[in-house]
Amino acid sequence: MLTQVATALPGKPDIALPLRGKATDESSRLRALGIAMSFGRNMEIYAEGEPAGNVYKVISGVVKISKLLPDGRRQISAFHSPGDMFGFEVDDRHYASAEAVTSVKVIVYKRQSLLAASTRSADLVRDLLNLTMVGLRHTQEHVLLLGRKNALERVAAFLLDMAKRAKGDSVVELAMTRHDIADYLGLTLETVSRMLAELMEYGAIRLEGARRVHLLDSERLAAMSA
Amino acid sequence: MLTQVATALPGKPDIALPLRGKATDESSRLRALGIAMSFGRNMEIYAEGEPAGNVYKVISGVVKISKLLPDGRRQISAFHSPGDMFGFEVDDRHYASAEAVTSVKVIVYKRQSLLAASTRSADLVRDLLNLTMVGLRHTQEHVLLLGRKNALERVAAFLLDMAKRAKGDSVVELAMTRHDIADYLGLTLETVSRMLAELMEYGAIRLEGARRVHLLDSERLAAMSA
DNA sequence: CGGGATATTGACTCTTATCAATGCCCGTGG
DNA sequence: CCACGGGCATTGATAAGAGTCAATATCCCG
Repeated sequence: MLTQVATALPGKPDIALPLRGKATDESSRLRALGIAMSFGRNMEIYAEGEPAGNVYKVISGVVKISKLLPDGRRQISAFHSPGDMFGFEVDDRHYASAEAVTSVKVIVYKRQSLLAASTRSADLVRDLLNLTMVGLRHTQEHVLLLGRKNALERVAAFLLDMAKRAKGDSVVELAMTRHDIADYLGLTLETVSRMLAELMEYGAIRLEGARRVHLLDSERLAAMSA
Repeated sequence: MLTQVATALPGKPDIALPLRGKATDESSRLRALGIAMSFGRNMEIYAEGEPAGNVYKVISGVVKISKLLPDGRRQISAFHSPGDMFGFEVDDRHYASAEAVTSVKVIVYKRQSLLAASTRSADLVRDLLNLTMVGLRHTQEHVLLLGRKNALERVAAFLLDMAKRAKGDSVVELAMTRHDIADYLGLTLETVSRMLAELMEYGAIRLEGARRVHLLDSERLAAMSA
């Protein structure tokens, strides 16, 4: 269904690149239906509560969607990889913020263009519906993880999920910090670190530097993840 | 948007009532576009993994959507009140199970009818999209609660949410047991009970029997919920 | 190659879970 | 109408899991 959206709304081929950061976000060039944009590591793509004028599709890199409590506690609800779309909202405000985990390329669509196009193309609406339902299912899976799984299970499930995105490759490059992982899994970074150590002791994984994880025994990992 | 769905797909007026429980679920009468059905307290409306042939709209009562881990841990992802729809899935299997918390009346739609109708009516697809996005937002709010809020905050937030559904009435009737609340909030029933006791001590609520809660100080409750 | 950010590890604390006993409410049947 | 019984809820004592605080260690990134 991502294909459909991309087909219905082909991004203009990478003109105006490289654009960096938020300032260019409101560029008049965005009047075009879809336009390529880049964001550096840790750059904000949009902020919580901001008018939701744009919808994004990841071309390369990883994006995190997060929400803050007043006292600074943070929950990351999703990491988005190439092919994923994000930023599409029920109303006209962004419910959460989006930041680049690595340097990121996206295609930006005008929300209005999407909405307008959707009155003409039933297929497009169906694509958006499908997209949203896939997001809903992923989020529900996350609810189960956060509500009922212990720290070890969460980390094991996270690694398997990351491996699945990497087309099942058993060597996973983690784009994000332990802190981000913790905020995604509802843990602290220390606990994430300890659980990784524990998974190593079990022989389920091997770390090669902090960011590269070999899944030695996916079977076992899967058994541990629930 | 629920109105739209109801308009596009008017349930046949309560024929074949009262029907009880799962056995009648597959009744040939369901060939009609929308049909009324009733379920008794604790009855299963559909099970996890079951073919997702139907979509439901709550007319009266409360429905819980839950998922089990292999060892029996349970997470309730949502409680549905009158007006809510549930059971619409990305693929053709139910991702979670649905059970009647109280006795429940629903209108049942054939998934195929919806899908077929949606190829004809762009409005209908848009309604389903909106519906799904509202569900997604609620679930994301829940992710924040489960990932980052403590027990007291969770219970306070839960009570406020229940009050909001009851059109903001400050007296809330809890349809569900402490156990269900706990499985929704990612806690144990004992902790839910203790947090309610604590909220009473703070003068934020008053319990009148276990199931009726007076919100004495919604301000305070809101401040506590984050 | 050096230094700041990131990660690991350890000691201890605190929140929530667990296990257990008791109490309460509500519906049912006498 | 009252008494009984069973689910449901409360409360207490203790344990366990994850958080917090703090001290290194390691890894990249320039």
